[in-house]
Amino acid sequence: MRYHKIPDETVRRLPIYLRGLMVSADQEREHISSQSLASFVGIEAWQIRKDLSYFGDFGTPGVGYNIYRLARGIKKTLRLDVIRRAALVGVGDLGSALLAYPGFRVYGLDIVAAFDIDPQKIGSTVNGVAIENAAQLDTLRRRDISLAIVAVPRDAAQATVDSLVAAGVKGILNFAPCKLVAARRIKVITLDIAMELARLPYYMPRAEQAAETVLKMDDG
Amino acid sequence: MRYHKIPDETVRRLPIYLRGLMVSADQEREHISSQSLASFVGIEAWQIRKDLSYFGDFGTPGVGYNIYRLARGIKKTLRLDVIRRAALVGVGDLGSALLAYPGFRVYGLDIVAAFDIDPQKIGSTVNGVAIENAAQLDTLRRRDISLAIVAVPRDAAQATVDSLVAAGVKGILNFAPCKLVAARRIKVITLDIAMELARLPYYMPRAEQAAETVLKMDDG
DNA sequence: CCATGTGAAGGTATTCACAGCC
DNA sequence: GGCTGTGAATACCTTCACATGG
Repeated sequence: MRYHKIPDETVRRLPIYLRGLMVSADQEREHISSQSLASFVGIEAWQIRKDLSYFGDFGTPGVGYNIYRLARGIKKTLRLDVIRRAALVGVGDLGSALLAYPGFRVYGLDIVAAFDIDPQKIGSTVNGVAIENAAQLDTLRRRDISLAIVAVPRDAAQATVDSLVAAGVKGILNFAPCKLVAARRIKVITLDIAMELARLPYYMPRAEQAAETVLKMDDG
Repeated sequence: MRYHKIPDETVRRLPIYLRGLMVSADQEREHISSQSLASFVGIEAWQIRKDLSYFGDFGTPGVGYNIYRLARGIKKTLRLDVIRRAALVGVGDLGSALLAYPGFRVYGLDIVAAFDIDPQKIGSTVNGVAIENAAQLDTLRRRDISLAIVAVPRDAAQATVDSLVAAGVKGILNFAPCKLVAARRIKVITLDIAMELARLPYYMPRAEQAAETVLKMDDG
């Protein structure tokens, strides 16, 4: 399986395994079986083994996976083996929360710059990061920042992306609720929070009203 | 196709169409073709037609889709045709940002209650929503709130979910970076923001360092 | 004996191409 | 002529079962 392209769905699950391994690493044990990891992260054991088989022999039959070695392997595959510097554009409510969020560090991701257009915000510091004028986005290239988070209002999102791409950014995580266009070589992942909440009701059993209706029907 | 189960991937795309239709509705036109909607939301036209075919005949050949009627149809399918009341647990940086976020309204979702354990926060108001004591989560049932957003630290997430389920909540959007267990009938969607950012590097072309390495190899 | 890694089977989603309707 | 809705083909992903190796 070593020569096979890694399926997108596997790439989506790798960070989950990594997260699980990090937490497991705190325990004393040096190895972990696909079975243990499975119950910890909530994904079936055979799925984990299959996923890992796409890019390396990390396990030892009869023993399991060396936690440290596997974590390294996944990081390398995801290209998270170097510290990645990221920029944030848009320091509103969500942007500020992201600056304060400690979770990125786990993956070797570091928000080292923040931009906004509000003169009131420019110059101030949020969580140790100075807020710069969004007009200076073009400085990103020489600062070796190729990853960006877009947390600006929808109407400003496309222009922001254009500036980021011009500044040499190669990957963008977008929180604005709209489609963004960029050259094929640029990877854009859009994460619309409201949309995730919006698909919950579909999976929920019919609400109280429905139950009430059933009761009434029984009564009648 | 009307009798077929709607694929999960279709359910995931429906909110995108809905979002696109809402914005399109501002224009004068009454109808929209799968082609126009496709270029607007960034999904292929045949994919849209196929998705819509799973749950109704909304289009008119030669004309397109009536924007209003289609939006209604999608809302009904996603069970977003009634206003849904949601509760937020954990009013930290992210939680506060979510309270301020206007995007939920588009889908008929309304955060009407917020909870925290910090005495400093309890009693205060954020964006018009009073922050209550998290110990009072059990009041959700009689307040007709069956949707919840979990934005508490990882260590508190599972206990929060347990309380929510006990309080009659049927759907949970979780921002804590961990697996959560709940009865099968409860739908839990976990959204780990850092994880999304973490899979960006995989799709990015090799960084400057790599390019340099190649150059050196050429030199040697 | 235990746990991995993987062919093969089965299932689901994507993509195509076009018949049918306005 | 234009556009929808959908069977059929294709591609992709999941799931199983077991051969293989420590």
